[in-house]
Parts: sequence; C-alpha cells; structure tokens
Amino acid sequence: MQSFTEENYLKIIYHLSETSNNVQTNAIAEQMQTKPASVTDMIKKLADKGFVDYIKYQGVTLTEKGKNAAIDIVRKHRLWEVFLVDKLNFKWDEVHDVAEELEHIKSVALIERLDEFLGFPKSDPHGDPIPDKNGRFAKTQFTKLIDLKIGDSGTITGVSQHSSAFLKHLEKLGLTLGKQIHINDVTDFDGSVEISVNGKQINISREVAKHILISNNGKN
Amino acid sequence: MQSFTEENYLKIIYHLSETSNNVQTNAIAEQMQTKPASVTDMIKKLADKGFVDYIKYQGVTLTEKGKNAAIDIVRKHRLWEVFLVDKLNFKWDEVHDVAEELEHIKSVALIERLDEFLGFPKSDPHGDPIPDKNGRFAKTQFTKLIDLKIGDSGTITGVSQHSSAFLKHLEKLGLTLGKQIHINDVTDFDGSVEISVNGKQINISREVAKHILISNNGKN
DNA sequence: AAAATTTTTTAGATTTACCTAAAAATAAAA
DNA sequence: TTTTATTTTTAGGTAAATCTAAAAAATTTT
Ligand SMILES: [Mn+2]
Ligand SMILES: [Mn+2]
Ligand SMILES: [Mn+2]
Ligand SMILES: [Mn+2]
Repeated sequence: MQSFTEENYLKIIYHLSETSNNVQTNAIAEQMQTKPASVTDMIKKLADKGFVDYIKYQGVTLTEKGKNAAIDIVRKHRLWEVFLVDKLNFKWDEVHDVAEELEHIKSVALIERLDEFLGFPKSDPHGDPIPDKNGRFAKTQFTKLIDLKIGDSGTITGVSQHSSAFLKHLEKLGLTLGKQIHINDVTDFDGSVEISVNGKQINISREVAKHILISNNGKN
Repeated sequence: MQSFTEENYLKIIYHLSETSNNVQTNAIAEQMQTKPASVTDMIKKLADKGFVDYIKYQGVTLTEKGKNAAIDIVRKHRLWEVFLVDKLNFKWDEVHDVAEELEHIKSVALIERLDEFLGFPKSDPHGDPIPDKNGRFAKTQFTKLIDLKIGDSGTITGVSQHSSAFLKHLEKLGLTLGKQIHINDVTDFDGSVEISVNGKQINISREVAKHILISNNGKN
C-alpha cells in the first residue's frame, strides 16, 4: 500500500516515461513542484520498494510493478473525471484538481462499481484512454493539429494540455471533442492556423494548434 | 485548511460531545485508536487553531468554528454513503470505510453537486440525518428498541452501531430501516426481546435491541 | 582537453504525527 | 484524610516528507 505522495510520484514518472525512457530527477521535481533533493530521497524509497529501477545520476525507469501501480492511479483519475462531467455536470476544465484527490481513494470495489455505473467508458473528458481493470487500454494514434497540412481534415479527439485556461479557451472557440475540423491555411507571419469548425472559419495560434490532437484525418 | 488527521479528530470530538459536554482525552484516544499522549499534542494544536476550548486536565469542548468544521465532515461522510448505496449498489454495511476516506476530499462544488445529484437526501443509509450546506439538520427523536415495553410498536429509523458485523446481522434478521416492529415479550432469563417483523416472530438479544432506534412508536 | 554549466546527490535541519516512559494532577476508595 | 487508582500531561525520540546549502558527477561549451 503506497502513500498519496508515492502514488503521485509514480503517476508523474509514468507520464514522463511516455516521452523519455530514463526519467530525470529534475523533470520529476518540476512536475511534483518540489526540490531535486526531495526527489532523490523519494526515488531511493521507490527503488527499495521495487517500483523503479534506479542508477545514480542515470534517472529512473518504472518496473513492471511500478508501471501497474501507476496505470491503476491513472485509471482512477480518469474514471473520476468522467463521473464529475457525466453525472455531476462539471465542465472539462473543472475536473482535474478534484480528480487529483479522488484518485487516491483506496477501494477496489469502489472503482469497479464506479466503472460499471459510468458504463465502462473508454476515454475521459479530455480524450485520454481509460485503462480497464487489468490495466489494458488502446494506445490511440493522434496527430497534432499543428502537423496537419493545408487541405487536411479530421476530428478533435484529445488535448495534450489540461490547464483550465487552455480548456476554457478551446470551449469558447467551439473546439471540443468530436468536432470536425478542416485546415484552410497557415499564416506565414506567425504560423497561426486557419481552420473551419462548426461551419465557421477561425484562426488559432501555433501554441493552441500544438496541443489539439486529431484522428481520422483525411490527408489531402 | 485542516489535515486529514485534524478532521478526524474534530469529527470524533463532535460525536463524543453528543454524550458528554467535556470530551476526555482518553475517550478521544480510544476512538482515534491512538495514545493519550498523542491526543494531548493534537488537542493543543486544535486549541491554537481555535477549533476547541481546552483547559488542562479538563478535556475539550468544540468552539463554534470547530463545530461547523465537524458538521461539514459529517455531511460529506453521509452524502458519500448515500452515493455508495443508492448509485453504486453498496450494502449499508460496506460503505463506512470508503466514506471515511471520501469525507476528506476538499471541494465545495463537488459536495454541493453531489448533494443535488442525490436529490438532497435527508438521511444516510443508517438513518443518520444529513446536515444541509449551512450545517442545519433536524435532530430526530429516537427511542432505543430496548426501552420499549411489551405491546409497544414502531418503525426502525436508525442504528447506533455501524460495525459491519452488526449491520449484516440486522440484514439477515430482516431488521432494516423503515420496517414496522411490535414488542411481544421480554424474556426474563436473559432480557432478550421477542418482536414481530415482516409478519414473523423473532428473538433478538439485549445487545442488538440496544442499538436499534425506533420512531413513530405507539405506546401501549 | 580544459573550463564552464547543469544535473544530481549528500549532509544536516525542520515539521507533522506518532510513540514510550515517567511525572503530575485528579478522582475514587479505604 | 490518607492511600490507591485513573487520567492526563510532559519529556524525549522516531519516521516520513520536506527543505537549504554545498559537494560530486555528468554534460556541454570553448
Ligand atoms: Mn486530469
Ligand atoms: Mn483527463
Ligand atoms: Mn459511516
Ligand atoms: Mn452512516
């Protein structure tokens, strides 16, 4: 049984593992909003408990055990997000902080019944996949909107930035999950993108385009 | 913002306040499953923060602030219990431990929307009243089944013992909330009580009868 | 390859919530 | 009213998770 803190470390190491194979101390410290010295302490503890493989100065890698533990927390986090949006009418930009707390509730029965109550959802309000109770989930193939070419089109199926500010902005622009978009033009001056959505033509900044994930995209 | 531990102390002091005016160190220690010395430490901290009035060797009393904080936690605990039973099909003997964790989730929006989602329930699965968002609730008048006389009848509206063993036992006997009962006889030998419920006649021990709460009782 | 920079680790403290053992205060019994 | 028993507090310490400052290792730049 892990502490809240250990669980948070595991989850962050898991997410950082998606980008780089060896997760660095400083990267963890930044995500955990703590100091590198504290991370080193915790890393040693997680290594002792068999959650990570650790070589001094070489960063950490999750063991199978560590990966399973992390996926379990991700599953809880995302299921609770679905609950908050589907049942309690939270907006997609309001759920993250509450889910950060709820993900630590320890009860296998609770999460299995919640999963059933929600109809075994496959993805959370941000388009992220929800692992099943065995930790399995489909690794979805996304293209960043910024990487599409003029004339391409596709469906918004995820976001790679979960800040409330970003999500509210998307909402205001009408860029929500499931929406069909088409790339009309890319501005030379600032790299901003002209897209069609909801029958209207809008302009979004490079920064926004970077964090919108597209699937079913028909190349031109 | 209080820690989980502080919240647990406040809730326990609140419940103990229902019986005695000045809550004793040892009583708190027993409920918290900790040592009296630890309780003294925490009491000082709670007094510093203005949650309790404390005079050395004289026990503690909740301040208005402390009482409000405690009621808020009780409200969360009971609402989550309703959620677990009504929405996730938990039995009334399975909810307590999970609610002990859920009651500490800190989000005003969450608990207000949960309350609404549940239809603003007035009592929890054990018959205990749920305070509204202003901390108000009807103090219900219960009679212990053990205090009824032969010929009396009434409705089961609560229990004063929440252990899983006790609740499972009641379930098996058909003694659930809302059931009509009638006192047929009291055994001289062991003080056990002969009652009618569901058209059947059953015998329950004094110990069980002590912890069943009856309302709408028609005296004979 | 040497120097400069960045990353990571160690050393030593702090805070919170505990603990045990012993002293002090209060309450109950003789 | 002593004596005895119970309750409560103090004193001193531990473990988890954090911190700052400084040393050590690794990486990058010159
Ligand atoms: Mn989230
Ligand atoms: Mn999410
Ligand atoms: Mn309960
Ligand atoms: Mn209850």
